[in-house]
Amino acid sequence: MQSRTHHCNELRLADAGKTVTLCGWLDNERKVSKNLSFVVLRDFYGSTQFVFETEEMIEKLEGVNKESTLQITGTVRERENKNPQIETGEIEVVPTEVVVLGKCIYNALPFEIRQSKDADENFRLKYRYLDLRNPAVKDKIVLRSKIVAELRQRMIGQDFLEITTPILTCSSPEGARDYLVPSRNHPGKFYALPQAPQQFKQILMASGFDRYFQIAPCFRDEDARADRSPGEFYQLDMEMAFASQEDVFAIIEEVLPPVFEKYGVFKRASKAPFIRIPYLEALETYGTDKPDLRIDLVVQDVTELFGKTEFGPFQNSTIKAVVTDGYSATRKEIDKMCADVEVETANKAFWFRVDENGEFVGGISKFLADRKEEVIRALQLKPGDFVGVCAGDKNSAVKTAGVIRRMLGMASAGHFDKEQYTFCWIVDFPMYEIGEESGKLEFCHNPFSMPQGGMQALQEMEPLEILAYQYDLVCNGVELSSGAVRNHDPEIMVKAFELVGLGEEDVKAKFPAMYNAFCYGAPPHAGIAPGVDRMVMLLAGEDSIREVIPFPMNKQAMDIMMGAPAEVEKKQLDEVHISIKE
RNA sequence: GGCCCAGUGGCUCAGUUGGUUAGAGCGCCGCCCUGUCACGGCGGAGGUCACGGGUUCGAGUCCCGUCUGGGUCGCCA
Repeated sequence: MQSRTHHCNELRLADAGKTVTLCGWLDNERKVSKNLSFVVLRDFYGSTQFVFETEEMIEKLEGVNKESTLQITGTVRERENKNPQIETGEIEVVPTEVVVLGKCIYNALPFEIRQSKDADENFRLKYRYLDLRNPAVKDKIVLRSKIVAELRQRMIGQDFLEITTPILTCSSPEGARDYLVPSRNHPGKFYALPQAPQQFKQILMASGFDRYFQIAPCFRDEDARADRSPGEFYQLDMEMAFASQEDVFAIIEEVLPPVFEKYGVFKRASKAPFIRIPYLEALETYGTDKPDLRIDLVVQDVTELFGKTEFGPFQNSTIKAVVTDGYSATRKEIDKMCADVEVETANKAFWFRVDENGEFVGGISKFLADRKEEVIRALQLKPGDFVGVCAGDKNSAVKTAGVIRRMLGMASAGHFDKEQYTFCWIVDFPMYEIGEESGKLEFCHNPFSMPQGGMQALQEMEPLEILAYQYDLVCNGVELSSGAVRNHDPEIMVKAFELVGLGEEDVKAKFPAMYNAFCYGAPPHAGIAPGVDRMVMLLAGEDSIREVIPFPMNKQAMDIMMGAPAEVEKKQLDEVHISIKE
């Protein structure tokens, strides 16, 4: 094959007269007559039109299916009818020679390349290589590459070293289900794929590395969601020695906003410092620990006031209200909103409205009629206001209110400033909680975090009151990351474990390498690991994480293009000492 | 595992309170067309309406079950 002289988005008017050779996929052929046909060749960069002007040349494409790869040599000339829609629209190429490089042997594709995003997702995943030929699909992967490259460059610019950590490691006792890999040389023993490089990066700190980062693959055998890929995903994993919470915040506030403004669909991002919201305040004010701050509505507690009414669902419940104006929904739209809330939270949403005369109308208004003035005072209501209400046990009421806040905010005029990236830090997570199943004291997030107040807090405070140096990074209602100042002190670590009924032996058993490393003098350190896939998704303006992953798996964690997971030969199983249960 | 939604030519969809031979657009095949660019015109092929059972004179449509897919809850230190 002869080399191409140009790619398909390169030729301009100035190239007229040149003899060129282009390669690409046969995108489309428009036959206008026996001796006039327009042929579009498409490659990674764009597309170029060829005009076939003789029967003899047109015959060369006889029987050549769309999507075959071609090499066409010809002469560039100015077009009679220019097309301003495409970058090569001022010129066309008159071919002298056509070579078929790779035949597409099918004359019908599973879907139209240009409309692949509309096709059934199974087809898209099975024929991902065709799906990726669609410029609109491909561009998301290009975007991902650019974002990752820039994140890497900016981290290096902050003196971070990129260091790879093992993919074959040990199962970790906490957290998600592991992916296991049987060992050939050690019958009955297993490697595990890392859920995160957590322990390795902390050991790097104990080894004396000062600033570590990695675009790290992470593996968790948990079920998928629209924003959560099953199996594997990537994190911008980082850790800093002799660092506090503020040091980590400063790096992230420096690194992320410029990348978001440069590559995001919205060109505006929060400036440093990001707003910090204590965990409990976030639940109280926004009904969630990942608030979308583009919405300016807040949740109010009305347990005391509404609890005195006759309305059944309010009895012995926590009751929350969200007030908005500018929500001019019809009855049907309100019902739809309430139904959507119920689908998402498994809890009912109620409502009432204040009409232009200041009277309560609709929904649960009749239950509030006898204490109208009190309600108006408490919620500072004015004519035209709409109030969404929910009730339940504390967790459920808070969570439902959060969903109501989001839905009302998005639908209310003037309360949703959409086209921006609003970051916030959720800080001061509790160190411990009472486990729902066990009823006992458990670690709230992870046992690696440093309790605020250190040893003294563990010894003297009520465990449920102890806060951790544990934080989340949230953007537009999406949790991008958790992070923490780590517990680097073996004595505090043992004490922290004692509170949940475990001892030194348990710490050593669960995290032997890290614990031992910390016994040889460890630096205080802190870190974070924002999810790369989620960031790209936010920047690309996509609702499905599969749009920003080159070869995504489906919800059942299957790669239907490759056929994974798949059975293996008996010999392979024997080698790793595995037998399959019938 | 629970709940919600969907499944109709190769693809995307429409299909009325259950009623004649299940339609459209795109794609494919054939013919026509000298400036198209989502080219256009005419013609054609292509469907056990996901599967199984039920109600009914009659089911794409209603009911039950199964399967497949998506969303969500559980789960995700």
